Amino acid sequence: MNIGEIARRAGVSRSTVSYALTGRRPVSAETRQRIQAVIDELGYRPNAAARALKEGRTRTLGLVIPPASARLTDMQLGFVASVVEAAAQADLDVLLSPSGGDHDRSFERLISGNRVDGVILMEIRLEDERVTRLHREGLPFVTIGHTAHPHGTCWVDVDYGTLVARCVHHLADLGHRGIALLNRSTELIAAGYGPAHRAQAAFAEAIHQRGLTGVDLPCADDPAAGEEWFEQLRDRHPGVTAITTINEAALPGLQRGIERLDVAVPREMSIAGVAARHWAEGFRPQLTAADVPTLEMGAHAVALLLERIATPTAPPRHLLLTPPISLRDSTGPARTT
Amino acid sequence: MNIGEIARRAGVSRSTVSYALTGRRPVSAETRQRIQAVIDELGYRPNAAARALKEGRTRTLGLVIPPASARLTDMQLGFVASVVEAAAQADLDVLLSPSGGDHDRSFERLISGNRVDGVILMEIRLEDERVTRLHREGLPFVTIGHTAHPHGTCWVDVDYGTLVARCVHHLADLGHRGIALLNRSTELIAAGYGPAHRAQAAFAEAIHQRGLTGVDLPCADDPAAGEEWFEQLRDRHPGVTAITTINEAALPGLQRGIERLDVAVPREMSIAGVAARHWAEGFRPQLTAADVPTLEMGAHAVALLLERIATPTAPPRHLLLTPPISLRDSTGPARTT
DNA sequence: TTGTAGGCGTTATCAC
DNA sequence: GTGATAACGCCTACAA
Repeated sequence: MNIGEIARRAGVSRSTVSYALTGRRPVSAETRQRIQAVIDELGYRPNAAARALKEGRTRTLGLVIPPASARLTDMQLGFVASVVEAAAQADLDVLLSPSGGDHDRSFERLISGNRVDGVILMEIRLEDERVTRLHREGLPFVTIGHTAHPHGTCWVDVDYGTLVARCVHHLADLGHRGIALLNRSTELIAAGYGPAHRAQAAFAEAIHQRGLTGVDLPCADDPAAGEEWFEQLRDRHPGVTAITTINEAALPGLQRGIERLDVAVPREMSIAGVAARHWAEGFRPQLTAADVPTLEMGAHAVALLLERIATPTAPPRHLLLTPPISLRDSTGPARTT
Repeated sequence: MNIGEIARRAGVSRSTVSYALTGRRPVSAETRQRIQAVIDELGYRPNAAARALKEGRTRTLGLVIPPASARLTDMQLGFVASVVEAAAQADLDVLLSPSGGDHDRSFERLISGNRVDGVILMEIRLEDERVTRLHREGLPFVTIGHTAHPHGTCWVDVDYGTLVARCVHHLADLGHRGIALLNRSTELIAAGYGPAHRAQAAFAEAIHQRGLTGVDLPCADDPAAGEEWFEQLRDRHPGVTAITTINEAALPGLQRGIERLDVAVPREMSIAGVAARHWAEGFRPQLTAADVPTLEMGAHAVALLLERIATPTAPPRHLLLTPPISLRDSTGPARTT
């Protein structure tokens, strides 16, 4: 079914059908109705490829997600959902590319065949080949997270540094003197994953400012690792009375470890961190944490990308969110033994 | 950058470039190399829209996921990941459509503008408008899950009925006389969600066969509901000594409820169910469960869809998986009080 | 208010 | 072994 067939059946020319559809030039009510009737009857919709070819745009956004091998965290899933949702609202489709590196076939297909009008990149590294690649290609893009050179690109991010610092200060205010940072995995840190590095730096800085003892320990992004992490912490750093976490995926394990070793929260151990709200509220006791607004971030990313597509020459804009830390039940005064 | 420009620079015609690229007709080694050199230099890739227009296929699959508002379960996420992965392996892209109903704009865009060569549908209802719609459109599709009329369509599913029955029999063999079914949500059941209905029927049947007392209770798909579910169970059905679950998302809550009420598993309460392996192994004690092979199912769905695209007239094929129940640590003999 | 015609970038048929 | 050319379905000047 194509526009020519509709035109034939409605007894008009193809252009009239096209104009009736787009409304870009007036069409008499009578012919418009006749055309619409035929369209409804045959269930016609313009061919997307032809339209894309003609208009030079695809009405499709690319979303680059971590490879399938890596299990998506709840937060990442939140981004995907919110991006897809926001795109759908703008009548845009989303093409998925599961890719880590630069030379991934699916990534290359996505960006270099004019398949999409713009790209949203998740899980950015401090030095990220894909960003360079996209720059070279001249394709509009927005990243969730930012690189070490943030000024040339459009991005949306959470200010992990400030949030971790606030957590440390909050805990210090409560009298804690030994605080541990439950960081992301060693591999991620080695790969130059920004949030982990920024959290590390801010943690060290805040610990230093308050004259505290800090323990910065990485942890793989899964429950089992979280459980082990807590055991090791209790074992090797008995002086620690509070934890700052940015590792959402390790929370269930942390919880199990706490229960297994029968540690009372917050009486014996305070915890404050950064997590999706859903995760923080699922923790027992509920976690004092900065709730990462994934929904909002995905929507912002799409909005920024649309701006960028509309005016690629405009200076890149950023959005660094510092969500408030919601006081829940996992932090309390340090025991004064 | 287009094929004409490449042709010009390589000093050949456009068709030669095209043939050098596709290999559909012999090109002398010398010219092929010259062309390749130009292509590499300029980083040319054929325009996807033009190719789709000419070839009449998009090399893209559509994946219809539950709307973003509904939080994806781990199992659903597993399907998405495996479908995307399998598609990438076949050099196909995946277009996402978050849609529940039939009249969703994004769903309509997906299926009626020739945007995709085929569609994979998740979260099928027993009576599903979208299936009807796809049939009418004549677009090849495969569903994960199946409708009440399974013979006309291609699908991949887990045999919830058999698995639930096996769980019941396993528990009955261990001497349990009162068994509860931790089902999916009331809304899902009301909406005609197949797995919930089939589990229900098989549960009732097995309970009857073994002359047991069965309690079939729905539960919303989230941890909080799981916790409440368990409390109510203990409260109202003290005779129940075993649980069969098909509600993965409620597991963390079930776990919390068990811990809070200080119930020993499996000494006081046995649990067997259906869940992603990841989830079952994360449970404490590890859950005796049929591990839903999401990875395999996604790959199968893609394979079936590709078959269907290649030969749309072939009789539809199905795949009903009955993964073995892995004995772990959550089931044991009923207490003989 | 409506129709005609050209071109978007490919691939494939036909001719050489 | 290679080149010209006609489609694919749509949109949009330009013409009437």
